[in-house]
Amino acid sequence: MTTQPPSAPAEHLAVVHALRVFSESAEHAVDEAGRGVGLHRTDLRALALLMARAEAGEPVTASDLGAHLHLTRASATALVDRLAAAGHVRRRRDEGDRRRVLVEHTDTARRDGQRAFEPMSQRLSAALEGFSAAELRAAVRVLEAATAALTDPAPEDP
Amino acid sequence: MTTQPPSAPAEHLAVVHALRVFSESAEHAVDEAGRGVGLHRTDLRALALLMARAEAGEPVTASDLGAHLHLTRASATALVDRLAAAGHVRRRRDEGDRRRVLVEHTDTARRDGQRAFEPMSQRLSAALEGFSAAELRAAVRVLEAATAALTDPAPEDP
DNA sequence: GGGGATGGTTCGATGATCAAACAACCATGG
DNA sequence: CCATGGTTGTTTGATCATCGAACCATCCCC
Repeated sequence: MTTQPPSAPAEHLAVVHALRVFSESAEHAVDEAGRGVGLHRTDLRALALLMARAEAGEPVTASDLGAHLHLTRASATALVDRLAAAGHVRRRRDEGDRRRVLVEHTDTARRDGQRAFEPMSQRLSAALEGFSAAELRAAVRVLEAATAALTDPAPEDP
Repeated sequence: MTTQPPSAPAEHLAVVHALRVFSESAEHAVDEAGRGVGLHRTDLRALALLMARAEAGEPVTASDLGAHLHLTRASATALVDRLAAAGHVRRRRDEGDRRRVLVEHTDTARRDGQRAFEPMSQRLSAALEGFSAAELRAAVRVLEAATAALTDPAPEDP
């Protein structure tokens, strides 16, 4: 078969496989959920970030959005454009720094976002019913480790 | 339907959150990996499916591919077109049913696919080093449950 | 103040996807 | 043996998200 590194136990492979399969199904589920409210993956992720940040009281700028979604600033502008055109978002100039554009979601965004995400969250939550707290904690820790392993191994050092 | 308590336990929310964060980072990581060999997410997923099916001895038709990737047949044609143009894939007409087009991957596809996926798998595998077998098993079971919860929720028969 | 840096926008191009029309092909019934 | 209907794949025309580069506007610092 393939030349494997010294340590890649079958259990690791099982986890990696499960992660990949889940990732694909999640991607599709988000697409599907977005279709229901006429939004794409990118738009939904943008709304999710906006609402999360608003929850925390943190404002979000256009390129802030772009950075989180791995888009160029031009694409971020386009994204904000179409979210604004759809009435999901409002632009507001930062008073302190008038170059910056703060993006804030409207309440229709909150409604559509929840309508898209809630069924998913509920079905997920229901699927977790049978697991013990220890198992869930283990899953979270594994997921966090996996996420860390995937996220940018080459961060820009300031 | 199980009668759900109105609010899911905090541990469920933690898992759901971890799943969503992982999903996003995975999406980005695949994009990034594909960029290295000039392939998109869709292309990579197509190659993965082709190789998996070939491993199992199962042939893959064009619309078979499209169905699995949730594309229209037109998009499937375009996908095969560009994979063929890149030398990753070959078309072959089915002898028995000459309407069908069988798609088979070349060895450059196998090479590029592995080159794209292997670093990810290795980093993931490395990140799993510290976990016990029980934890990994729990993670797999949770992931499988989550995947099942997301994949087609409406298998309704007419 | 000037000169750079930073945040956004515009413009043109690329490319993935879709919907609809079309062509080739199989299966079945007269 | 031909007619009809259903399946598979391709073409065509349009839409739309993303990108790179050039371009403003504004801030910050010397």
